[in-house]
Amino acid sequence: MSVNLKQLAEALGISQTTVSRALNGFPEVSEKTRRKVLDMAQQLNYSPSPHAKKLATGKSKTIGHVVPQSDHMMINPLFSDFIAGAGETYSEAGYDMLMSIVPRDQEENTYYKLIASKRVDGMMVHAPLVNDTRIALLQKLNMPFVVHGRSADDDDSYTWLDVNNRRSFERATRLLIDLGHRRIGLLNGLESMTFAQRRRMGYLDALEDARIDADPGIMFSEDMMEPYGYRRMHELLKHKNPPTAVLCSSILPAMGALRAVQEAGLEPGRDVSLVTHDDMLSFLSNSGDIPMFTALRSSIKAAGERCAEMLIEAIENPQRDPTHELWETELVLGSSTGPPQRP
Amino acid sequence: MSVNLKQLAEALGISQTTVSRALNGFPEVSEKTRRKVLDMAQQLNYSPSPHAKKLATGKSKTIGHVVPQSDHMMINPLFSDFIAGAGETYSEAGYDMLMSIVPRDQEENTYYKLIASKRVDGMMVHAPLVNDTRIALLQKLNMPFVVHGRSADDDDSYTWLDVNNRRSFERATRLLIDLGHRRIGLLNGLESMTFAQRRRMGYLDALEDARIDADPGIMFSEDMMEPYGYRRMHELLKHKNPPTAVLCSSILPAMGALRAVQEAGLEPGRDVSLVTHDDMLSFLSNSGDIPMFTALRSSIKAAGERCAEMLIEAIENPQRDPTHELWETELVLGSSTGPPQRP
DNA sequence: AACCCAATTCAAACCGCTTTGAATTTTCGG
DNA sequence: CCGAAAATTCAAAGCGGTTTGAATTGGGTT
Repeated sequence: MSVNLKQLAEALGISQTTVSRALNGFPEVSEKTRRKVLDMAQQLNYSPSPHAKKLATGKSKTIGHVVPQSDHMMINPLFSDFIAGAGETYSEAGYDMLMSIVPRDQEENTYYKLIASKRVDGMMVHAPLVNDTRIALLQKLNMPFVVHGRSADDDDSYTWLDVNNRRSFERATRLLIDLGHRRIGLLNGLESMTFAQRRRMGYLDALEDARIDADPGIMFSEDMMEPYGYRRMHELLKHKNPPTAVLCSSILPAMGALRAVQEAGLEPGRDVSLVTHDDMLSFLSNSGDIPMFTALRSSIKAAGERCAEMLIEAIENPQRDPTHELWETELVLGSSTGPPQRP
Repeated sequence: MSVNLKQLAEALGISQTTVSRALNGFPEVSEKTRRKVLDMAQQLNYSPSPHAKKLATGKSKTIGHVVPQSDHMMINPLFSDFIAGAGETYSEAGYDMLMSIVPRDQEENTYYKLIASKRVDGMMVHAPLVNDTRIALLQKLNMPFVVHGRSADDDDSYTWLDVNNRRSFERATRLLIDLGHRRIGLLNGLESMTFAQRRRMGYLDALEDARIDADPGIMFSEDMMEPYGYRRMHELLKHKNPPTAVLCSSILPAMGALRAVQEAGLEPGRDVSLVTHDDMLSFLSNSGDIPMFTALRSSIKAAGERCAEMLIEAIENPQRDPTHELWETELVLGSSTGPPQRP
C-alpha cells in the first residue's frame, strides 16, 4: 500500500541518504536526481514515518496544551474558541496538537513529562495566574512557549499575547460615567487570574478619575458562567441602593444578568445599562445591526491563531527574543446602554 | 538528567533485553532481577522514549479527533464538553489525544494520513451524517473507532454510543400535549445530522399519536445557536396562529427563545411553554431546586467519558464485536412549562 | 557426577528515518 | 588530456526502544 524509505531507495537504485536529502530539499542533490526521487515517491505513495522521523531528529512537530480538569480557570467555550483558532494554524504549518486533560494537581508533572519525553516542541499556556509556576518551569526546561495573557505586568522574559484588559475596562467604565451613571456594578471573573485583576483595576481607575467611591458591595468575582450573572444581577436589583449600570467580564454572565433584568420586567439600556466583555463566541453571537450588548470586543479565536503563529515562530527560531502583543479591544455600542433613569 | 535504556542496562550490568522485559512485566524475568531493575530505573530517573517505543512497537497510544474547521456540525461548547470527558479518560488510561482542526474538504484526507502514518491507534467520530463516508473509510482501513451518535438506525457494524433522541423528543412532545398544548413549535438542529432527524421523528410521532397535524411553518432546522432561538421565537410570537409551546434542540437556542419571550413581556411557563434538550453544559447550568427549563437531560461530558472507554476497549481488544449504547434522557421538570392559556 | 529440562539471560536484528565522514563523479582551468 | 576543486552520492552509524533465537544458568534425577 505504501513504502518506506528503504524500498523507495531500492526502487530507484539510489542510496537512502540521497533519497532522504532529495525529499528534504537539501541543496547538494542534483535537480535531475531530485526530480526522479520525487516522481517515484509519488508513484509509490511514499510517506515518511513520523515516529522514525521524530526519533531520528528529536523534533516532534507537535505542540502541547495542558488543560486542568475541573476547570475553573478556563471557561469551556472560551477555551474551545481559542483552540479552534490555534488548531487551524497548527495544521496549516504542519504541526500536530497534543491535548492533555489532567487533574489540577498533575498539571506541572504533565508539563514536565511531555517535555522530558520530547513529545512536544512547544507549549501553549492558558489562563496565567498571578504567580504562575508553569512559566518558571518552562523557562527552566528551556522549552518554547507562548502565554495567552500575562502573569506580572513587567515581565517581558517570555512571549505573550494579551488584551489590554485594564484600558478596556477603564474605557467601558468611563463610557458609563459619561452617560451619567455614578453607581456601577462589576461582575468580574475570578481574580486569581491576572486578566480579571487588570479589569478591576481599569474599572477602579475610571471610578477614581471621576471621584466615585468604589463599593465592594456591588463588585463580584466568580467563575464567568451564566447563573452567576443571573444570581448577582437578581440581588443587585433588590439592593437598597441598586446600581444603574453593570459591567460584566464575559458574555455568559452578561446573558444571565440580562435574564434577571428582563425577568424583573425592566428594559436593558433604559432601566439598567449593561456592558460586557465579548470574546466573540461564535455560538452566542452578539452581532446584528445594533448588537444586543454594548461590548468590549476581541476575538478569542483570532487570539488563538496569533498565539499559534507566535509559538511556531519561537520554535523555529529559538534564538529570537521573546515578543509581545497587547491588543486593544473594540468598543461596540449596542442597545444595552443608555443614560440612567432620573429618579 | 535522565537516562535511556542502554545506560540503565549498563548501570545494572544486565542486558537491554532483560531490562526491557523487566520493565514491561514479562513473566520470564526473575523477581529478584525485576526488583533491581525497577529500583535502578527509579533511581536514575529512567523514562522510556515514546518515539522509540512507537517506532519499535508500531503502536502510538494516541487517539485522534478530527474537527472540521467552519464547524456547523459541532457546536463549539458541545464539542468541548465531550472532549473534556474523553480527554480525562484518555489520560487516566495512558493515551494521548491528538486533535486535528482542518478545513472540511481535507477531513477525509486527514483521517487517511493519521492512520497511514500510524500516528493514532484509534479515532473518535463526532456528529455523524446521514450517509457518513468517514465510517466506511475507517472500516476499510481497519482502524478502531467509536461514533458518538449513529449514522443509519440499523447499522450495528461499528461501535457507537447515542442518546435515544427519537424517544426523548417524543416524550417531551407528549408532555406538552398532556399539558393541553395542541400547537407546538420545533427549533431543531441541522437535519443533515442524524440526531436532528431522529428528534424530528420523535416529535412527529407524538403529534401523530395525538392526531395533531404537523405544521412546517412552526418547525425549523438550523445551527443550534443563541440568535437562532431568539430570532425564530420572535417570529413565532408574531405568527398569526402562534404556538403555545416550543421544543428546542439545545439550551443555546432555548436561551435565545427565552430572551425573546421575556423581551415580549411574557412569562415562560405561563404564557408560553419551553422544553429543551439539555446537554448539561457546565457554564450554562440549568440546575437549582427548580431549573429554569423543563429539559431532556443527558450529560455530553459523560458521553465523552464513556465513548473514550469504549474506544480504548476496542483498541486493546481488536477482535471483539462492536458494542452499542443507547442512552435514555432524563426528563426534568423546570419552570418553563405549564398548561396553555385558555383564550 | 552426569544429564535433562525449565527458567533466565543475552547478543543481535529490527523499526524507519537522519546525518556524518568518506568515496565517487563532474567540471573545468591550464 | 590531466589534476584539482566542486558537486554528488554513498555506506554505515546513530536515535532508543522491542523482539527473536540462541546461550547460559539452575534445579531435580539417576
